[in-house]
Amino acid sequence: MVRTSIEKAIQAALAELGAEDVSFVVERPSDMSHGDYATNAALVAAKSLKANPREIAQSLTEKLPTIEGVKNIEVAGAGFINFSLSPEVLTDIVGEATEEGWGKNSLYLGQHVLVEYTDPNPFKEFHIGHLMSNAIGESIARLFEAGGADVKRANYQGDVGVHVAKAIWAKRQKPEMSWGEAYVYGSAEYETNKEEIDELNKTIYEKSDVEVNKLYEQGRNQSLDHFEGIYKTLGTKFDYYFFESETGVLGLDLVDKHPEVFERSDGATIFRGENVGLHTRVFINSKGLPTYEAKELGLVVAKKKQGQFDLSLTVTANETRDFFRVVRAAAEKIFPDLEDKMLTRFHGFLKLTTGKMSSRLGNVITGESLIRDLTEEARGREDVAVGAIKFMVLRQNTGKDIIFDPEKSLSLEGDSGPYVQYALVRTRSLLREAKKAVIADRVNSEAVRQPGGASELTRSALTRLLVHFPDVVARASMELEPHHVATYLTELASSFNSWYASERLIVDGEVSSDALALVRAVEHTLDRGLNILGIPAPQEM
RNA sequence: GCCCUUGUAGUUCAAUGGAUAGAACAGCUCCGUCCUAAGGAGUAGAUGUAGGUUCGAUUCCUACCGAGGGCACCA
Repeated sequence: MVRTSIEKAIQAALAELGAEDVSFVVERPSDMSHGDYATNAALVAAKSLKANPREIAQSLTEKLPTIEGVKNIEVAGAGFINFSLSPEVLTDIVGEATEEGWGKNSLYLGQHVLVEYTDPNPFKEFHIGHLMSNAIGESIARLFEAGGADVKRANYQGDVGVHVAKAIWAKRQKPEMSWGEAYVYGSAEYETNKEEIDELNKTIYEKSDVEVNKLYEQGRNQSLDHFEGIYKTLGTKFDYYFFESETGVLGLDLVDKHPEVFERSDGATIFRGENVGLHTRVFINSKGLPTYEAKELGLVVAKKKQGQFDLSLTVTANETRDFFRVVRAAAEKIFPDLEDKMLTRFHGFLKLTTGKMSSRLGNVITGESLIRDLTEEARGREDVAVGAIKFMVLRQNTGKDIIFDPEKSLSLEGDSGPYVQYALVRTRSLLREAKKAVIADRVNSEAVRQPGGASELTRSALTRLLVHFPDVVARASMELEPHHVATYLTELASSFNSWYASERLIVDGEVSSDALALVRAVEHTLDRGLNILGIPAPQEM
């Protein structure tokens, strides 16, 4: 890679100047007119050498050897050094872009990574928060894979608790209801039927009633089957499923075995978080039952049972931030080897802007109803609807709330999933057409080119943008931030559309080989990028 | 009260301490249908406030103001 050789050359030149320890970057310049790569090495070095940045940049440039593939080196601005690539290298990179390893890196090479996300609860509805968790988790899993990791996908589901009792109670009253509806009804009735439902909850725990057991099994299986359908729509395939019924037992046992970590207080077993700058949380309540905290601890055990991992990441909602800090502090006391191996990524709320979609099913918008409604809006195209939702979630920093405008999400104008999908579809259509055409070294398409060299300009801009895809993926992998890829794809799609509009590629049954190569490269890159985001890459729209 | 997250054009989002803060939508001007116009070109518009660190701050630190969330037996 050219970038690596530029880095090495700078490193060597810095050493000559006696500044080998400075940390500099070689990155894509803010403006394309500044070249293909830029470095702040002189600016950083100037600090430790206590010298004028521009002068350092000048002498640094003079010390640089000729770097293969670099056509021009220039000092600019406050002391940036800009590098321009030669046309031959650009052509080579367009060729590389259609290869298998395009966009892959080795940040997590050989590591075993467990990614836990989605986490819906059987007997309850699959809501929008689960959609968020799924979109982010799936993409992060794929970013790990792009970095060479061996990834296992995990789903953690609450199959015990009051919510189950609410649903079963309601189902007994109104058997015609779906489980999702039953839960909603049971929740509404909980206040007035609290004793009865709590009693039922106990019965479920103890498995003492044959009829209730049957209903429980039936509901659990139905929910899980139903969720499987949604995962399929979303493009997720889990390797492991964990359940609270199992982690509760494990957690209880673990807390019992570690009196040095926990203490008794008011009949409960707690973790005194204040000792480590956090707050206290209850792990086993005064009735002797494991709380969510103990279950989370049990989940760690369950995960470890599945095999060794180098990293274990959980995708969950923002409001559990402090909760996770405490649980993690407790977990690290019990499992010191896990320090720095447990990661969390948080997501915000998804807020809908218009009332257009919210009229159905009362005020509750489930994840499924959102997909269904958008599919309808997208003329029955579920892949477009899923792409629209996921892109809206993944186009911004994780952890922030998302203002979801259904109309905008589906719009082909502006940064949206469908906009990127559409650009991809155009490249594919073009490639189909090109199959019927004769491939020529040079096509005389001057007649259709716009005056002022617009097509050459847009073509070169597109080519030079392509070069940075691997760097973008690498950064996204490192930061575990899918939005870097999403932003790039919007840019690439836009750049491709500009070129497409400025130049006719197939003229009189002829297409030039270099134009065709560029289309292939764009097609492959858009496909790879969407894939990393976990967004469907359609053949036609 | 304490803790966490957050504040960028009218709106929705970008910007690993670096160059003229980058897009999209809405606004205003254009391009009309031949490879998917479900598109393209142009134009105008922003860092909450006050300090500090730095050659350089949207980014780091402090205070204030605004928004969201969390703080004992729910998940």
